[in-house]
Amino acid sequence: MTVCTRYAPSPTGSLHIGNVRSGLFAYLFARHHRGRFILRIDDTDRERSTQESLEEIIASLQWLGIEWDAGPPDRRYFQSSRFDRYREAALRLLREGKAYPCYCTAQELEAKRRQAERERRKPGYDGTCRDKPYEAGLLLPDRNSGRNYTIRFRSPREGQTVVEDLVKGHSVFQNSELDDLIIFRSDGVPTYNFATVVDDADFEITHVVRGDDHLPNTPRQIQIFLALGYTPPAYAHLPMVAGPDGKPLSKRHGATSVFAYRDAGYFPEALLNYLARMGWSHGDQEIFSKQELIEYFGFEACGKSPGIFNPEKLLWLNFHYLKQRPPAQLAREVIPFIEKRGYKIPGDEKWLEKMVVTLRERAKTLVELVDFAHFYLSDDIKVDPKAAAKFLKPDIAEPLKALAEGIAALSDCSESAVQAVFEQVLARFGLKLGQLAQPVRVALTGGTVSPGIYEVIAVLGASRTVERLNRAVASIGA
RNA sequence: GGUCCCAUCGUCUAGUGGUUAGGACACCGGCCUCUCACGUCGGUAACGCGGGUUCGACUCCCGCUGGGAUCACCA
Repeated sequence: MTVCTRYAPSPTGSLHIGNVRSGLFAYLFARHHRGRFILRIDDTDRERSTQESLEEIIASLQWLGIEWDAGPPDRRYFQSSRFDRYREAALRLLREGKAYPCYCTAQELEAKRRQAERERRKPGYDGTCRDKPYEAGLLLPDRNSGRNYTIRFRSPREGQTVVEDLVKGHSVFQNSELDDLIIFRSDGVPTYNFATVVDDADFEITHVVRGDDHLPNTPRQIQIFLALGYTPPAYAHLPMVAGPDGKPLSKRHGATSVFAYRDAGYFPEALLNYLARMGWSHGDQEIFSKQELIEYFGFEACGKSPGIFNPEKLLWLNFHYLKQRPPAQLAREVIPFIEKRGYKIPGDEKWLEKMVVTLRERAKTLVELVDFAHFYLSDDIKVDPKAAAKFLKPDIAEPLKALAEGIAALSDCSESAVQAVFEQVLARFGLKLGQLAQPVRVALTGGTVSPGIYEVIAVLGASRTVERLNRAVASIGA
């Protein structure tokens, strides 16, 4: 049997990095086994599902390079288009006495739940309607037609359900702990636990890979599989990812959606690598290409304990990918980030490449790179007053002037040519490199931190350099 | 509260009865150096507790403690 896994997000919000990790693992497992990976949209909750978040999910997965063999835009992979199948399955359960109508109202159930809690009993459904006699020809609920009841699954009360989990191992659940859950709501919409089972069966999912928050649902789902006459799939429940404070990841932790990282200048390779490495490992290796991930991935190497999201390590990984990026590619990728800041790029692609090369060991994200690039991209340089006070003093005016003249006379403003001019000026004034480089740096960049001074000048070009040098000399004179 | 899951440096982890408990991020220090970085060398830092099993437990078993998840007409 060929392996088939699925990722089944519900389009009710952004695609969360903790959530997408489950999708990634399902994807890697399928690819590793040369199986199929399905993207299914769990949109039975029509109130909360939005087109916008569907689009975000799809774009996020595409950006990450997690491609699906079946799924959107094919409507068959939307739960909202499969209601006939759910009705059919539910009706069958009803006919076979494996499900029953429940006439308890939401208010009554809520009251019972509170009562049970007060008496410290378990809050599950008490089975009030479970033993009502079967009504032949009973229809599924439909509020519009006045059929205001729900359908509950008649869960076995004896015995136990064993979950053999590929990650967590063996877990035993007493069936007496499982209450009769609603599989069809009174508005005629199937509930998650039911729709999921019908889908997983129909699509022949062999391995259900998901967050371990679903583990308590699993015995219930297994019972539904059995009632429907299907063989349950294998399960792999991944531990969850928490924020740095150990609490579940949420907006409180700042950026958590895939889009947020994309927009913050992270690379998909870095995010993928990071996500894979948390909760899974392959010896001491830290850097993995997507191909390596696919080649090495397996549930036996997945940890069982929850992980804490570490933004610093992600940043480090991103830095790694940034450093080793081919300059032409990096130049291309940084353009949208430059434009977003409203800069007009003062050069061609080759120029951008040169610029980016001087910056890539100093920035960890594309956004940071653009931050650093301000003095390259704009001539509106604000000189830091403290830096000016320290380095732009009267006795440096003459050397700066001489340097400006030397550079102005250059036919080719290359790093080595610039270096030669520096050496002449240094010799003439009896200065050490540091004594000249820092003032020049302040004059050209406005601050005391920048790439190597020859590189900066080579990228800036002679005219912009001379202009800034002269401006600095003028400011000293004033 | 019931049920289920989990437990090695601050964090991600390697480890599968005998190791100076290894790597990575972060942090600290040296070197490199025109600044900042990069790079490089080195350092601080962990087996939650208590019982067993065993010649020997980080490793196996039990208990405790501590975390987490879940108990909806949400997914």
